[in-house]
Amino acid sequence: MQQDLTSYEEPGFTLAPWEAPAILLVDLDAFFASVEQLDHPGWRGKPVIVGGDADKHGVVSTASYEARVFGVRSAMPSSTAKRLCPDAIWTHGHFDRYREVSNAIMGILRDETPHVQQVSIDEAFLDVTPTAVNREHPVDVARRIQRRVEELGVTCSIGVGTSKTVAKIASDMDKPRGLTVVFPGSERDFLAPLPVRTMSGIGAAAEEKLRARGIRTLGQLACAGEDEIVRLFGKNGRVMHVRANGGDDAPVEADDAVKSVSNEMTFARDLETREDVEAALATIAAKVGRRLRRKGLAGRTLSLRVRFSDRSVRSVQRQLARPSDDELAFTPLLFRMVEEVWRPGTPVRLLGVGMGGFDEPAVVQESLFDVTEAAPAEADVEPVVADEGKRRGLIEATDAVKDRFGEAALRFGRELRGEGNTTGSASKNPADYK
DNA sequence: TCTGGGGTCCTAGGACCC
DNA sequence: TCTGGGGTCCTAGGACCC
Repeated sequence: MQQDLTSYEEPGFTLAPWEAPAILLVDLDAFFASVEQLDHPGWRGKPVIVGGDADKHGVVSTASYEARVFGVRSAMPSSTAKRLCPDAIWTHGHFDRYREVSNAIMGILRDETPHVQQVSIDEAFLDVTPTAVNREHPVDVARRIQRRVEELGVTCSIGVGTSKTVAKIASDMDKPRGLTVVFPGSERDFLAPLPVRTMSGIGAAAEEKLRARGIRTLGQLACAGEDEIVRLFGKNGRVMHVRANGGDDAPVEADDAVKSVSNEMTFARDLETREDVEAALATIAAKVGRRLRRKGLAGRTLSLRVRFSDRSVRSVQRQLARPSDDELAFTPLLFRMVEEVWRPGTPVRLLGVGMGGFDEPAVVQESLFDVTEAAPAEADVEPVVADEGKRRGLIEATDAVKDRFGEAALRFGRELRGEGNTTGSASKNPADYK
């Protein structure tokens, strides 16, 4: 069943027919770093690292293959990466640019088939199952996609299989510019020797649970009793067991709407005072509010995350009386929420603010700011400015300035100061929050 | 100087309603 | 006065992904 593809380019080569579902996973190679090398010709062939600062708890987002030679990996602390590869070229990244290149590539994929499920900025599943009208072999489609992507100046690796699980794992087996094909019928043999962790959905915790029961490979997982796996992992256990047996039949489906919008900030130095914490919360809330408005979303579920210096996490979530996209309205509530999980003096390493619950149509902006009708007593969103229309105008004017001159151009005073207080270190060193 | 930032989904318990 | 079960919403925490 397995076919050797090494003579693919030679005339007379014929692919074994593909009479089964065909799923492709297209994964852009070292994507962020590749875009940087595309945009900076002088960086090509050199170790390039996209990531945070080593002295600010930063981690590596993406390392070019030249940097990986030194052992640098994604998610590695930047301080470690710096030690492994001191001469690497560092950048914090240019995300608008990555989005632009990604959109161009996703356009190519959607030109190949409408059945595209974008998983992330640099990954997508395609369903290219041969049909009566289009008999083209999946491997030929994959080859053409690789050529077309390379015309844009970056490369991709592709896995071809009869399911998402197999395609995803295959795409990872040969990088960069790899093409790994798992022909129909060979799924179980392909999966059996692989460590359980290889499979999407099995992380550190599940790996450990399985290891404790002597299960280390997908073959062992496939042979284990389904009841035992379900007992261990609940609903998810059934899915895991089926997938390990090569039986994944999840369809490729275009992803739907965004469900939440959030921003987090890790601080170079832990925050301890109420002034600093509130100033940081206001800054983060402003980012969230601005992104909500840009997307035309207003949410009812406000959440707050606090990470302490020992990495423990507390979170608080509240339902708003009505959907909001306005940080001036929900920031005071965040100040109250943070008091529930934090006492001034306890060092705070990270703060995060999120908004979800977009079920209700986001377009009804007028009623959102109409507070002349008495708000219910338990309403969580309090007006900050008496005249709601004025406040809306202020927010829109501010967004417009930020659009023209960038995020840092303008901030409401208390984002940087903490309410009514000018002595916090936050006001002296706003760069800490960048 | 050991661990980011953006997400999704699941679980379990409690409140509340019928 | 004591009692059950289902459904739904909400909350906190955590696993997992890229």
